[in-house]
Amino acid sequence: MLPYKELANLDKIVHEPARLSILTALSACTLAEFLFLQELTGLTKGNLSSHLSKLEKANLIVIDKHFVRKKIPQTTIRITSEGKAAVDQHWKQLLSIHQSIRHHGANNENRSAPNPLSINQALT
Amino acid sequence: MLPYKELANLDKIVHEPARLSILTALSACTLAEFLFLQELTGLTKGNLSSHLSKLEKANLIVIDKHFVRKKIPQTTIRITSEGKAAVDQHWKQLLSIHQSIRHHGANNENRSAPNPLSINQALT
DNA sequence: AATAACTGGTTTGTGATATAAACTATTAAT
DNA sequence: ATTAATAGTTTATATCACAAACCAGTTATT
Repeated sequence: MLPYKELANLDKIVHEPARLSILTALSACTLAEFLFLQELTGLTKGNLSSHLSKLEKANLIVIDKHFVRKKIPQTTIRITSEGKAAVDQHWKQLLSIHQSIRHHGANNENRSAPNPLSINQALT
Repeated sequence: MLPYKELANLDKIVHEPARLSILTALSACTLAEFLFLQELTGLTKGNLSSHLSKLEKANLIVIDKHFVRKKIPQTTIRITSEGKAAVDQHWKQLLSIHQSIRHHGANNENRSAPNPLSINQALT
């Protein structure tokens, strides 16, 4: 696909900043606690909670709510293999798009611009 | 800033896929026509129009509406220096965050996980 | 000349989204 | 007994992205 179209069509479930942060953090550890994740990302609890729900619904993470010593509630989160694949692929895609545009751009930077229309031609 | 927090706080005006596409495309040319930009990004007219308005309001682009041979309406768009700086910086930021996480992650991948809490410690 | 169809966009409606404030349920401290 | 803290969830709101509908001018068609 053309890089600009690919850019415009990025998966928003993954691309959204809070969720990209969550998924990227989770992809670096086997398990994370809710509060740890909150500290890491700097999100508010409410915000984190709703993003986690969204990610769970998309099968990108698994949420486990349990009690420590049958007393203290604790929510732990794992990334699924699907989630890991999605976030890895997303970063790859971003880098690859950036590369492809950098090359493309370099070819056009020194091109003169006799009129607006010709510039458009140059970049297609 | 910590990379995960930085990730969660990315500037959404720039980060949003359609606008990242538009800004990135504009940063590679001196001037672009509305229809050209539409073809490049694959956005619908309405969608492109409203994203452009938003970018203009944020001073990231300048929109010029005029007529060709006093007849055909034509909208041309330029990125401002502020816009160019913003999109360049955004890409830099993405790459730098990715780098910093890649390094960080590599240090933890082979670490064993005796219990959930210790994992959290490992990654802070 | 009248009308239909096309161009080049803008405005409007709506369903989804991100966010923090308010809330809940349990435990710990005084 | 009351107050405060913990660990989150639910709710309310303001914003957003998106495409369908619209509009004004221009070019074909009859």
